[in-house]
Amino acid sequence: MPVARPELSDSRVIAHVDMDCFYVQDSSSLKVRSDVRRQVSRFKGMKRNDPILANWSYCESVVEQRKQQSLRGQPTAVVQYNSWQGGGLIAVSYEARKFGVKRSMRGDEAKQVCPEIHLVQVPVARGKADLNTYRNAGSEVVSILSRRGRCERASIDEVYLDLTIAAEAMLADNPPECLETISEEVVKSHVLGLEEVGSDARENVRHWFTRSDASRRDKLLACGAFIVAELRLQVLEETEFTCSAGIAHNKMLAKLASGMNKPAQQTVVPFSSISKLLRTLPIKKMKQLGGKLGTSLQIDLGVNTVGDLLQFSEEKLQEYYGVNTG
DNA sequence: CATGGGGGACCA
DNA sequence: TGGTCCCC
Repeated sequence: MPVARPELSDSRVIAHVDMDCFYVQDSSSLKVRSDVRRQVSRFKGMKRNDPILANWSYCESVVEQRKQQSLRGQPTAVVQYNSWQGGGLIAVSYEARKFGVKRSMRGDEAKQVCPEIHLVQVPVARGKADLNTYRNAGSEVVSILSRRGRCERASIDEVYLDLTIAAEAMLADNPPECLETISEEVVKSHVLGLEEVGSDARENVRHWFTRSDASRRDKLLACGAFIVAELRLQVLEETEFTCSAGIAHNKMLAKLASGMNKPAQQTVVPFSSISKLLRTLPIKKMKQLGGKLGTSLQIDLGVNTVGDLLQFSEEKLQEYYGVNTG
């Protein structure tokens, strides 16, 4: 059985970056570059619920919106194969979601729920839907994220980032508690386990990031969150795409966190919040357990949360599912 | 036919 | 290598 060296593996700083409704985002390219600059500078100082965000990023249909700026802020969906009932939706902007439009609806169905929806076609090559434009747009993002650490592409619109080295370097010569100013994007971070304390969320977050009595691993995560906030702004400036991110000590938690606050937000999972988070987490939410294995855990072992799963030893699970799966 | 289809991980 | 599972 492989045993990880705790001091090396337990305090890694891992980010999972997930593009917001990505396919939609590429269709509405801004016509004028200065428009981007203006929008970005507004974005930097913006409150989380600023209405302009609704026109900017709340859309998986964003690749398409970059190409066609007029689609920004419009209910938009990306469709593949329109010959049968209007084709299948593979991405739906947040504006369209408000009307009840859902992925895996047919185009015709979406039109009924939301008559003003803009449907954009996925390019076709050799009679098949061709996602290369979105894959290439994803590469633009990866090239930016790679500046601060090693990237692992998990899908067309998802990237894992190992920021351990960069976070350690920052902690060594520019620790958060010594920064005189903290960017808005960092203060907007969600920190798990901090939500329910006090009334002023942003002040709490600011305090969490700058407190000097933090554990080393908390400080590393804080540095990671700084770096991710910077990267997300660079992605917005250079590609016009928004994304959401999770920052944690491993991939599983980072992935879990990136989906907790969307779009255009980031979530940190401090070590101290992990056990509470997992205790009640439905097992099906965990990557790799969304399918038959997760169902088997529920039905055959009565395991419904990750906390339940902890009652089973590794050996016991291996009896049921084999050495590796167990 | 009616979510399409592809890609990655793991296994025998 | 082909089959199955899982995810996007």
